[in-house]
Amino acid sequence: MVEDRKLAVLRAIVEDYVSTQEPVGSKSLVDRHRLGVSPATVRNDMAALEEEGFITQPHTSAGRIPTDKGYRLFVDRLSQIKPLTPAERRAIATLLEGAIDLDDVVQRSVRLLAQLTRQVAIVQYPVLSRSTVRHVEVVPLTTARVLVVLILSTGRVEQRVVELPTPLEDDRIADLHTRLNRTIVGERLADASAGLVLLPDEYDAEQRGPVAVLVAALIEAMSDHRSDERVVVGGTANLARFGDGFDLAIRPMLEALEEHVVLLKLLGEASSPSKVTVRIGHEGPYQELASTSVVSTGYGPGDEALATLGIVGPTRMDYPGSMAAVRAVARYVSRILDEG
Amino acid sequence: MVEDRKLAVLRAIVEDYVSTQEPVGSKSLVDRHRLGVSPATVRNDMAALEEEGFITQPHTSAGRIPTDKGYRLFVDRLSQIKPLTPAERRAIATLLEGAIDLDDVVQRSVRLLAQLTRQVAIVQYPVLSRSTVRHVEVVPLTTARVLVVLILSTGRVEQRVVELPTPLEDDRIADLHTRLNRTIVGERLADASAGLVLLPDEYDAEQRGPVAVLVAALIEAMSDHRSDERVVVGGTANLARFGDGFDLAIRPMLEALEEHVVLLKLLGEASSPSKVTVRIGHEGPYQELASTSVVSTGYGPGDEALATLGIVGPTRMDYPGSMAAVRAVARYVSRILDEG
DNA sequence: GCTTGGCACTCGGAACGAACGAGTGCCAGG
DNA sequence: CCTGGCACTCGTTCGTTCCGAGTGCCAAGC
Repeated sequence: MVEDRKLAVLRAIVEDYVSTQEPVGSKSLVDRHRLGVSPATVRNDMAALEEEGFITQPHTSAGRIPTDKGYRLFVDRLSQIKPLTPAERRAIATLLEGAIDLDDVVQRSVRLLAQLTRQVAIVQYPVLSRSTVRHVEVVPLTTARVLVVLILSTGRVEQRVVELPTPLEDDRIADLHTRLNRTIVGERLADASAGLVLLPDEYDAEQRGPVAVLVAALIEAMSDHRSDERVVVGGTANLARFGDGFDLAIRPMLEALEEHVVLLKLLGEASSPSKVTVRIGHEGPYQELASTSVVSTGYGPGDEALATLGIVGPTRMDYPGSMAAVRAVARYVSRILDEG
Repeated sequence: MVEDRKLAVLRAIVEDYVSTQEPVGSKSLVDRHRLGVSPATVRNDMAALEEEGFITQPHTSAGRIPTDKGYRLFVDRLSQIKPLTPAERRAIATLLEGAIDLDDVVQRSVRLLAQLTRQVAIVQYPVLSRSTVRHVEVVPLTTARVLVVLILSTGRVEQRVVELPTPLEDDRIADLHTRLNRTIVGERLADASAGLVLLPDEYDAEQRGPVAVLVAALIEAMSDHRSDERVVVGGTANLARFGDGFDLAIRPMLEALEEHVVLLKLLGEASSPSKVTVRIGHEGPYQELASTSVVSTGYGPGDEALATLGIVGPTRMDYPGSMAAVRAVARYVSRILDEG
């Protein structure tokens, strides 16, 4: 009973602080929320909450603000993911369905997320190594030069021009083409290489050279983790909205946004699209970003988490709203990838 | 004689203000520069310079700061482009030569520029419509589905999967392939379409349908101006370095950096790589960015300006240094594109 | 045993004013 | 035309005061 009210007080504090950005006192709390008790009672509860480490005072005789631990409790037990308005849902659907290719999907998602949450949004490109091969094409350009094109399940296309040590005849290429496709279509990239390396052995000595070169190029293209690290950032202008203390954190934030590796670490492991991960303040991997939180989730076709997207903002953010937006966008993107 | 000294004073003011970020007074001026005259004399010159609108006082009894007009004079007549150190040249050369493809070149350039100038760097992707066609490839995927690959002089590769209304036989495709290449290889994209539209007419009625579809896809790919607007931004963290008044300008800056269209307008028309353009404060197209300057230049293979790159920073920037960096990077990038 | 009104206390922030000093403009003499 | 001198301006800094939001605690009440 009493315990319940204490939690209600914590919830009220978080909500008020997030919306006003100012330490909240006992009086204004009872004014704004129908707690049914007097300020004095609330004060007692606040003292207890402070004792337990959920809230803190910036200085004596100021209101209370939530600690990271307080936010954690709020996110885990006190809040429900705020459903989006139908208008928002429609906006997401129409915007994302208008996308014309993978790049465009990613681009639009990032904008969308930034707009919905008014925070900085981050979207990672689908991870190469987890996607599967849809098709391989081998195109002779000249006698000693072929173009290898790799089409992946996510719609990504990788191509390489390969210089052959000795020419391959056209019918050999056609043969190679079918064998390649037989070997790796449908395979995950991570697994496909294993089958490929054996392929040159199926050819006689004369042709083994060029085939090996070609296979090597293909393996190289598949293991090109450079593009695995691609992330797109949007809504940086939202950083400027934080007039007060947070602008001290703006610099490390901007620095982080330049380093894709850092961002990927921030986003963390891709989780299932329906489970939204929240990392609050010091829980994250970077000291400098102790006053920022990350709300993220995985996405990908068929509920398989190929990559991660999310938002980054001050610990004092609207968690229920952000979580809703992140989850909704992730679901829609996943659906789009399903269809494409 | 006197006129010369006045200019020397202006130069000194600009240099000091840029390095200290504080209004500069007559006393400190004579201390730091060997002007050979007394503070009182300098004061007279300063009064004259203020009269002419080159400098101004933030308030009575503060030092002077340059106006946009003052910077303009400085850039046009009082400064020489500061040569880079050999170490810097080497750094540029080795970094850019390590690039593996067009994306990488652009990526690295932007980093380089940001690092050298400690400002926000912007690099536009080579404009599609001005580059030429290097090769076209047509690859049958299934009987009614072909992949069209377009390789451009800048190293960019565009591909489209086309669904044909009726199948094309393999020898027809081979024929189409040679005709396509004969028609447009070496042409500028902007001119290539003209020849292409006539191509379907060379075929008999039966095959005209699929050929027309394919040609249409090709033309669409060539006129895909979406990617013309691609720009890459780097060094945003440098924005955080401006502690004082400039942080009022940080918000419009961040907003501008999100809008590629705005950035392209900021960069302006691509000029020859050897001619660096400087746009100071209010000279630019955006009211909100009245306290920022842009230093930019064109780049591209063979001194043909395919796109623009440059830096954006506060009007109080190190112009000679920035101009040197921008010019040097543009030249190296141009050279790389020449070779690739 | 919880809740409540009352009350003394704390302390950050705003408001005010004085002292300071960098920098100026002007003038008379070299 | 340059220079030293001098009175003047005005933004900045620093100390002081004052105010009020907010607290903790206590004794009384339900």
